[in-house]
Amino acid sequence: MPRSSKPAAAATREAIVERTAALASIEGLAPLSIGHLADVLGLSKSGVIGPFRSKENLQVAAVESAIARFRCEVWEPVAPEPAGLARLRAIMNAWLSYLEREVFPGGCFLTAVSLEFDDRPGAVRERLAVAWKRWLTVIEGEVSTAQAQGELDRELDPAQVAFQLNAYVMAANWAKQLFADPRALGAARDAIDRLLAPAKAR
Amino acid sequence: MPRSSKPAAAATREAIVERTAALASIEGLAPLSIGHLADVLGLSKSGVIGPFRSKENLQVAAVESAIARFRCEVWEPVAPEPAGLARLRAIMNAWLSYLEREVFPGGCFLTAVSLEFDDRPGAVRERLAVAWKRWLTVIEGEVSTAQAQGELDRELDPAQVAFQLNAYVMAANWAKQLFADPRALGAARDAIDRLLAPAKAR
DNA sequence: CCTACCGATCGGTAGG
DNA sequence: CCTACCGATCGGTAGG
Repeated sequence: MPRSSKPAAAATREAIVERTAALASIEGLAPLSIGHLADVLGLSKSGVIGPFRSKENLQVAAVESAIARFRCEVWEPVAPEPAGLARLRAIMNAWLSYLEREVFPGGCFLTAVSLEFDDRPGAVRERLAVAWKRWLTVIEGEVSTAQAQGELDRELDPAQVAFQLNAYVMAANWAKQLFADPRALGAARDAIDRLLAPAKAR
Repeated sequence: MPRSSKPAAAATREAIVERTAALASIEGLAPLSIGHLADVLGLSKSGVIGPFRSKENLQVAAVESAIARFRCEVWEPVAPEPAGLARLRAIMNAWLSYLEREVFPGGCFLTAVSLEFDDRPGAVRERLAVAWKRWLTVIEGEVSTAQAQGELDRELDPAQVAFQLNAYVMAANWAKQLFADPRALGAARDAIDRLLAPAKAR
């Protein structure tokens, strides 16, 4: 039974969830302990776990928060662009910018956690698999639209293009983190530009 | 002071290190506890940690073992191939085959751990960064040789090609694990084939 | 390589 | 959202 008002409780919950995602991008979600979170948040352990009742619920809430953050940082800025090649290019720029700005301090939380939990059946993995599948489908849809508008070669397979675009961003995130070298984003950008070169008249 | 003979002690050490790498590919290296390892190995905790004296030393030993395994499974079978495009294609086939055969049950241990430890300064991260950098350099060298032999377009940047080839394999590993769908390896294979299409006479 | 043990911390709950 | 507490487990050591 919390003493504070409903809005205050919601703000506390929000703070816990965001700090969890940020810290987990650095240290990993599975080994992150409630006691450690309590320390950095200046709360008691029961203050951290109380609103969620279990560690898994807190983990799922952190994943939900990160998905919302990704949508806000990457999708929403580009949604007004015209569908097709223009929006696809805008998506890729926003995605790389999200990595460059270090929205999560330890690299893309959603990538790190999807690799961390890919062998642990449960809500975290399911939620991530659905979100990632949907995101790949969004990319694929933009490729199809671009093809229909004559902006990309029609012989390309949209799912294949989506796989490759995702691969470039993921590898850039990996190299940036492991080698502490932001130039990895440049390699991804070059690969994306080459793949998304407009269809040439032949 | 171990009671068993030197060879037996070395075999035990080997078993601990290999099981650690295999289990860590599933559960992660950081959250893997000595007690859990002791259970699955049928040893006492002190039997597990004794030969290494600390958890970090055991982690480093597991990484060394996985690097040796990767070399044995991916590099050694293709080393006899002629340098250049032939060996590069053989490398990529062996690399995908290593994923397909599930040499590590939870996907590529070296990829998973490099993402897990990329924000934890220490011996594990340093060892992984060096090994990965060297591997990318090997790929890059094969691309250069292929170019010098007229097998690949000379306008390609070898480091860029290495980045992209690595990205395809890494994304295939990720998708295979997260979506439990081995067809991801096919997408990587298509992307590799397209990138390594021989130079056309023009 | 085992038993027995150390202090610290784990996730979680009771009660306020 | 706190204090106080639960049994279990953590990494690691002493001693054989």
